[in-house]
Amino acid sequence: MPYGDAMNARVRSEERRAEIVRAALEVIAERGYRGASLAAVAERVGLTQQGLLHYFPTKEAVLVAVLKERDQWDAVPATQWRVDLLASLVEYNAMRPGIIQTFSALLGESVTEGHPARAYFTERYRQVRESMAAVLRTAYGDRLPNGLTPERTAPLLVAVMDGLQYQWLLDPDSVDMPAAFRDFLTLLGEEAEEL
Amino acid sequence: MPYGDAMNARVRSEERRAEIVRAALEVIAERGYRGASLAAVAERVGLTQQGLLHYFPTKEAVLVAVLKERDQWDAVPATQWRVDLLASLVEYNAMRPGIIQTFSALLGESVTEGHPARAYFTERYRQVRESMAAVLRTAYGDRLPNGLTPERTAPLLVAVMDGLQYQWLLDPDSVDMPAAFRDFLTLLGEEAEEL
DNA sequence: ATTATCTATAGATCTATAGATAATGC
DNA sequence: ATTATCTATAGATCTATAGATAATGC
Repeated sequence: MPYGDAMNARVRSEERRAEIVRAALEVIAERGYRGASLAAVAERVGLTQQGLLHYFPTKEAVLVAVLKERDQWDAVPATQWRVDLLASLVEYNAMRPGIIQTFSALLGESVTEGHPARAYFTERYRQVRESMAAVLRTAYGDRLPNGLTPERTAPLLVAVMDGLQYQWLLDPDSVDMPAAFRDFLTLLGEEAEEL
Repeated sequence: MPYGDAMNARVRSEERRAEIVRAALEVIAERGYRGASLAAVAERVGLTQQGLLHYFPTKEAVLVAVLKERDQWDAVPATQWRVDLLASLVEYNAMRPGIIQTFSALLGESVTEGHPARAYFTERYRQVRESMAAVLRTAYGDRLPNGLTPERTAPLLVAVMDGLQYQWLLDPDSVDMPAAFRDFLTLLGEEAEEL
């Protein structure tokens, strides 16, 4: 009995769900969540809109799965982060415009009223600020070279990452996102080298 | 003949258009552009959806008017900006969550494909980066205290403003946007005072 | 005459439900 | 039996056009 036959229904169903989430990521990048239709997502995985609803009961359930997937990526424990890895993260992001576009579009929408991702992002940013403060504390102690505390610097760090993403998505040729982010890290207190 | 009678049709029509633009600002803040229906905007000014279309031929025309209005506010000539005024601007913004929400939602949507505000934001950010570089040059000369050039600092400055807005809109109690922005200005090279 | 506004309506969508049919797995 | 998928369809919207009616301004 070949391996393929041994693959049971549960596994196949989960693969289908994963395909749908991947397709949703793409469609959201192109049209946002409100603009993304289930039919467009379904088409990408070769299903009808009603067929897709067999795997997720509502449109919002698809979004929840998308956000859950996002949390998987951040699975690197906050305690293992180091400041020098942040530059690599931004560099990595610069190679994945699609995914960055998805979450930049979602973040923008999420500030509107009753948006189903609003609570997610609110909570997420709270956690990210906290993690970043911890990372900065590990690197610099209770004060950065410029005198700011890690807690006060963290929101700036997060803001720069997000803000640069928008500028870069809109005009990748004009904005060197990784270089700009390294400049910011320099501002935080690293030695300036060949500026 | 009282003044009211002297108000001619052109003026009244322009006032109506301004009302519509104001209502559109609100509805976009609540639902984004794609989520904003002409009917919802019309209702706010006491018109039917079809009545509104007498003043603007299409939904996109309303958006264009909204973006044009935004340009009016920035009417302060770039050459008159100074670094210390930026902190006041952010403080002022913190008192107008509605308008900030409108444009944060629009910026987020604008990175999606074929969004009618995309070109506007691309061009706007290019100009804003340029203005900010000029402002920084006026304040610091060709190098900031930390060694960066104004041109390399400008995208960071803009990113911090935008990024802080998202964090603040999502969780105003956790993010003191004006204070955080002042912290950033401190990083840029001002003397640290009672940190 | 022109302007403002309305009713009616076409034509597209969109989400979600109901229920049928085919395929898969104990 | 359960799972996967489809067709049919209800019920809401949404934008935009057509054309009527009332009010305003030379």
